[in-house]
Amino acid sequence: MPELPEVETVCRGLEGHLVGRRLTKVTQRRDKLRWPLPENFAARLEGRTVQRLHRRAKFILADLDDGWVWMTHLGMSGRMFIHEGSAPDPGKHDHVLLQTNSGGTVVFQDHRRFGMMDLVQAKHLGKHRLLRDLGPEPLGNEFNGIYLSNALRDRRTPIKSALLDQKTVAGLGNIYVCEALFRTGISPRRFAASVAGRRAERLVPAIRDVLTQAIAKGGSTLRDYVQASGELGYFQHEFAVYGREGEPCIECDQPIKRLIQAGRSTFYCSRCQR
DNA sequence: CGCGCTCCCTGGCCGC
DNA sequence: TGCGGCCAGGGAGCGC
Repeated sequence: MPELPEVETVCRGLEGHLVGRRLTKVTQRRDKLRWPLPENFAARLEGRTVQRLHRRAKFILADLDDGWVWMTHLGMSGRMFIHEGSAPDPGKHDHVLLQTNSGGTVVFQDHRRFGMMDLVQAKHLGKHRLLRDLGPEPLGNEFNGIYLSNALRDRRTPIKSALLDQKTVAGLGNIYVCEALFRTGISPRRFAASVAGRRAERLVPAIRDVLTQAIAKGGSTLRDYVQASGELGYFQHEFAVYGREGEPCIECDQPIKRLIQAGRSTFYCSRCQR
């Protein structure tokens, strides 16, 4: 599910079930997801109260009452389900179950296991290897035309790759990069350096808008092969280019094209995007 | 040193 | 119905 809008949606959905709640029983059903879980992971969470839930890039961060932060990344296929009442019989891909003192259970499910969880001391959060090099939040004040222009100026990679790079801006993924480039009429193949300046100035509001609109729709739900007990997103119905290879461009009717950049599909209109 | 490629993993889908 | 090949929202790590 997860680019910034989806992670933000998950975070908001979990808030009411976790913030102010104590984790009474934590079940860890695997040693590792993408990486090994920390030593005594479940035991270290048990008994803790979640004080705040927030998001940085595509990471979900839960501040605990002992000065530690529980970090989660959903990878490609990670989901969080809320299960009311007693803990469910875990399915094959339900890796972590967290029961709270309200009686509900949060289930982390991830069939591809590219997700991760870790524990880090709050005072060292910014030094965590996965957080320390992240660029600014795209919805924050630090992300503006001047910043983006400078960040792109010396880069010889295509703009598509530069925007997927979490050091440039944190939280964009394949869908929203494709959509933001379409909205600004910028070709995904254009060198990042040539986007510095006026194109970068246009890109910033386009990125903010597409993310804000997606969050308002609850994110995008793709390949919903399991029955979701949680809420679904609806932004996928508003994609202009993502996943629309061969279908007509909404602006000019030309078929949408797909190309591979840095190993990932890019969808774009070769007439509207230059 | 900055870049693209490969790989981690499971499963859906398409064509034969 | 089965099988191989391709594809998937991320991103670390490694060569070039």
